[in-house]
Amino acid sequence: MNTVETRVQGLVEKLRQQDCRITPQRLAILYTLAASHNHPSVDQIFEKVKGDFPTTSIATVYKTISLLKGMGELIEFSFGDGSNHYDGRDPSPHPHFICQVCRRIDDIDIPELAHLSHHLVEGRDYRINALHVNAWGICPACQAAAKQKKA
Amino acid sequence: MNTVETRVQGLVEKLRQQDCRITPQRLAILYTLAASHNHPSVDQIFEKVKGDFPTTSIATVYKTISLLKGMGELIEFSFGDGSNHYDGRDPSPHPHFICQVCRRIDDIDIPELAHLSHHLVEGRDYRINALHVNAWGICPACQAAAKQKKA
DNA sequence: TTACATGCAAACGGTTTGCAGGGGA
DNA sequence: TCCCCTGCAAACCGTTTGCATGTAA
Repeated sequence: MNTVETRVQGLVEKLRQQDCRITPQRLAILYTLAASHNHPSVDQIFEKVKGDFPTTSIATVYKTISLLKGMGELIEFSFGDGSNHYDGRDPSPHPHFICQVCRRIDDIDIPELAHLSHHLVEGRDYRINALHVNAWGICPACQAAAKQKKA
Repeated sequence: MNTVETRVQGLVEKLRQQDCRITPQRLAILYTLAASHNHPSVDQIFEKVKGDFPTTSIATVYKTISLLKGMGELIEFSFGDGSNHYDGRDPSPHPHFICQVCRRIDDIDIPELAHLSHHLVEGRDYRINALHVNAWGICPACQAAAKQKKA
């Protein structure tokens, strides 16, 4: 069983525990979320799901996303491009990189961050539950494109 | 000359350099931005400005905010509460704390972060221009309120 | 069989835009 | 005077909601 399948099964399990029904539309949304590495918007999820279920309505996608968000099974981002983006593959907060040119959103690894988070919670009046880190810049592909254009 | 006045003068200077006119409405918006420590939304800025200029329209606030954003003189946040928030007092990226209970947004100090940012830009394919850090949790006031309620 | 999910369409709210009139420089 | 800015209102767009119908369990 691959990673996607495992994640979908886990989500199905949790939905069942909440007495939620597993409809074909919901299953398609779960698969899309579990397989997406590009932090899709609701509209992008909707377009993907429509491929399998052409009658799916965007309201259903919103409702399912909202349900999963309430269960803590996905994280929501607002990157200021007008729509929210979601990560249902890994719902724990982790650092992201946003390309200022092509707007792609990648996971990035910042090993020092775990250490930093640990330090942060100590000796503060604020209780810190989660640290959201977003790095803005230019991705390798857009850097290469810029270099080629210049030459 | 205090800090607010200094920041307003700086903004006026920069607007003049761009051949922008200094209208009373714009000046009121600049003062509100320079004096606000609570990362206001457009609507909150609008309400404040209306105190001095009751005829001001919210479209003017949006247009001025957009102008300043394009000049790099304020930073925009999306915290998922439906509206954007702005910091025109200090437009350089700095860590924020968002209270999950009362939604207040405070600047917080994370000394280790400067060190981290410096490390991040080295040895990566991604070019990182800015690091946005948002800590989510519960502010001192809401912690105290929760404790009192429990007792 | 029955309560929950779907899908349509209308409503909602923050933001943007077009345009006629007003006011800085 | 000239052109930019203002303010009104309509448009826009992502998201939410109400409700009749459909369907998983």
